[in-house]
Amino acid sequence: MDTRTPAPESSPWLPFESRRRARDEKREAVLRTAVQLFLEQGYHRATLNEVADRLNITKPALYNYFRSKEDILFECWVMGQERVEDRISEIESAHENGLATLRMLVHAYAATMASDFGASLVRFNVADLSEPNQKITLAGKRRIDRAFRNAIKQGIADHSIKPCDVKLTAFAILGALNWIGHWYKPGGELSPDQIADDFAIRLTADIAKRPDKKPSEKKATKPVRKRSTR
Amino acid sequence: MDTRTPAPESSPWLPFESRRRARDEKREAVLRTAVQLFLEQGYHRATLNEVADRLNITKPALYNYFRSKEDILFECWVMGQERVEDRISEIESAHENGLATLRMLVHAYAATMASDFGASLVRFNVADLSEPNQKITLAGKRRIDRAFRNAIKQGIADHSIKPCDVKLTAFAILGALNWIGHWYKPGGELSPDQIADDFAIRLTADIAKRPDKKPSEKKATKPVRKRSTR
DNA sequence: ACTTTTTATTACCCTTGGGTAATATACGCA
DNA sequence: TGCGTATATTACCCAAGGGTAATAAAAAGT
Repeated sequence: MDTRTPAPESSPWLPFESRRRARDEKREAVLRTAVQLFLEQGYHRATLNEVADRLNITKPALYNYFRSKEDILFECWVMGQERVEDRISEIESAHENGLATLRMLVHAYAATMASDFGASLVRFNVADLSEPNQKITLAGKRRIDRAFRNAIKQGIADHSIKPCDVKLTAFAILGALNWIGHWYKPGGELSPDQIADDFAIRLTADIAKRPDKKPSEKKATKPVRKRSTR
Repeated sequence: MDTRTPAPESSPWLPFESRRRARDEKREAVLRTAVQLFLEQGYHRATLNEVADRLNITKPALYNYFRSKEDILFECWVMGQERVEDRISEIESAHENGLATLRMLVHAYAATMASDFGASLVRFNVADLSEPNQKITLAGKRRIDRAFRNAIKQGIADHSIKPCDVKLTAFAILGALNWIGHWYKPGGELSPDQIADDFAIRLTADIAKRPDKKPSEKKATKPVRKRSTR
């Protein structure tokens, strides 16, 4: 006999929802721990036992949430990819001119690279993924690449960006950005947002039609925030 | 039973070929094969059995030249590092002004990144090396970094380069360069030397005191060769 | 309270692949 | 032609670690 008042909030599928949420939270906790360990030690040197240890559980418990170690790796990558793609969508739907769009992309991507899941986009080895997952990651990388190239192309078309080789320009910019995932360590002199601000100008200075002021020499003046990251 | 793939022409163990070669040549042949395999499949997925197979020998034979798999990985890294440092020494001893030095550094480093041993500098995971070898690689990376930063500093001092944040500028340039090691595949539209030519200008355009012409838009006109790589 | 479902644990399996011991073969040299 | 050395092979060891089966504990449902 159910003695609870059947208030709208306590409808039969609400407990189910909250339980699902708890499960998702645990899933994400696993990913957060795993991505850190993978970044610290590399995917292969990191063991599932150690992931489990850090979560105060045991290895087989992980298999309630993931099918395999590779699955965990892939999901880490997905987390980073989703963040980036969400921001890209936002930025593109703002319909600014090419240069402004490019700078927002640089800013967003730079900030993401300074996070664990963001770094996982470039620090992990595609060869460690299953064949189908490799395809997915490759498609994702292409979408990011295309976003940058489109912004550059559009900028050339709308005359906010000087004519340039789109492909190489995108490579150069993305390279500088991806590298952040390798050198950034929390607690340095610059916050992710400061780095993002700087790079948004720095990496577009040479192709901008009306050259902006370059980032100040010694971060003396705070660069203009184009947009908050979150 | 014999699943050996046909040996590459470069293998000193080619059947019926003279096996009497200098020890160092064989050592290097191992490294060339290993670095390729490591780049293709990743260090951990690549097995010493497969390295040996490609050389038409068996795994234990490798231990005549190297103490361990990790040793091979490290020596691959050393090969790339030596090339870069040799070029840096040459360039620095030319005593040009800061901007010219920086451009030569960019050119040399870009070209190296488009080679197997060069790519190994950025594609391999430091965590896969022994503690002492990690120290060595770290020191090497620092020397490269310092070379770039010194060139920038000098350029600011001799007024060939605009005042800028030296550290972030170096990070941005090195990032774009390191990324080459990830996207460059032989047989593309651009040769390593063409890429190097382009990047030497592209990555320094925004900080050069007297801005050069940027690389042409569509590689329609062949970029001016600043200097041959070898 | 009793049952069912979810989540965790203990104990184990088993493949993979780096590394080694014993041994054979080729080579350089008298 | 035989000896010493360098180099290679065959056969094997074994630790590491991903993954699973059996089962216990906890939570949810009734």
